[in-house]
Amino acid sequence: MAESVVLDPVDLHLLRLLQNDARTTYRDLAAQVGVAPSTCLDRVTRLRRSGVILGHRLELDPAKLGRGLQALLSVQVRPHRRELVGPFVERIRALPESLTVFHLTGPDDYLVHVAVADMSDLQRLVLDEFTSQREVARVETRLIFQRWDCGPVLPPSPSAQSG
Amino acid sequence: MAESVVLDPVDLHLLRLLQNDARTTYRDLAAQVGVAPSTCLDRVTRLRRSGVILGHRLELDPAKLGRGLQALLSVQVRPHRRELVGPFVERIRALPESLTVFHLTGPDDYLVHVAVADMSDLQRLVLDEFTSQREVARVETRLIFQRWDCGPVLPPSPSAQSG
DNA sequence: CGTGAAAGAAACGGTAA
DNA sequence: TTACCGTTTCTTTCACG
Repeated sequence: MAESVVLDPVDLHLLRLLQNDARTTYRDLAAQVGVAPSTCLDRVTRLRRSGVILGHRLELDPAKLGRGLQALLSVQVRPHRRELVGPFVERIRALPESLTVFHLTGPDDYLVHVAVADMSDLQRLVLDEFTSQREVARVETRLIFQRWDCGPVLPPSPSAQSG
Repeated sequence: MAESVVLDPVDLHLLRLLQNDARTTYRDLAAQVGVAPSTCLDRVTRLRRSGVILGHRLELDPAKLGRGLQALLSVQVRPHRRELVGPFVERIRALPESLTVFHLTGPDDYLVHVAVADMSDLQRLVLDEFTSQREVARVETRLIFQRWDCGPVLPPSPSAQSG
């Protein structure tokens, strides 16, 4: 598990453009960044191999897929031991309703971001997949009014990159 | 803002494959789904135009970009009025540290997922961008041990799709 | 929905700074 | 070592059956 990677202005420019639309062609990238298309290919390939780029993912609209309601579930797993939390996380990750799972500090051990069809679907999910389980001590449900994805993750400062 | 879209097994298969790797070629998609490449193009184009596919995004590793620490900030904004929360959300979204912002039901109005360089960077962020603001009544910080992205968002059931 | 052809992009070598 | 150029290979895209 490596540390930060040194990124020059060309890399940053490419990452910024690709975060907006990962299907941008190397030809178009080259025109906007001011280098040759093959250079873009070289840079992007390097960024993928170095792990900066984890993958190209499709962003879907859960509402269009019949999941118009999203919620966050705060879950306490007790006792909080590896033998219990390992299978718990794997089971939750495998649910089609789960979008993201966080393991957190603080009294609530896990936060699960879910997308469901409606209220009754959410109720079913909470009752059948969470509170019915022996290791789940408490579940707190919060509905999501709205969600905003933020801009590209840019490096903290134009200086000081530790290799 | 439309409701769900009717998706047949071919659409679902394509979405499942593309969620794993959005760069899969139509030729490879065709081979795995069992239709012609041009049919895959037709289907994917339709899915993009109907809004099921919101975009092709790059998944980056924040740790490799010098942001090895992630946290969730629960924020109370008081008074919770449009004149205050609108600018608040826009300001938070514009921070380079912000990954996602949720507007929630419950006592904590907003949940902000952030990625920072280290503890002192997190402290600076909380103090300078959150608690120093007049409209921010309370901030609760929880660190993220680990984060899991879950599988594709699949439609709820093989029946009952309302168009 | 499939076929086939044309336009276009990606990938790979070589080459020069 | 890194960027650029030109060619080959593959993909995308479109018109048509």
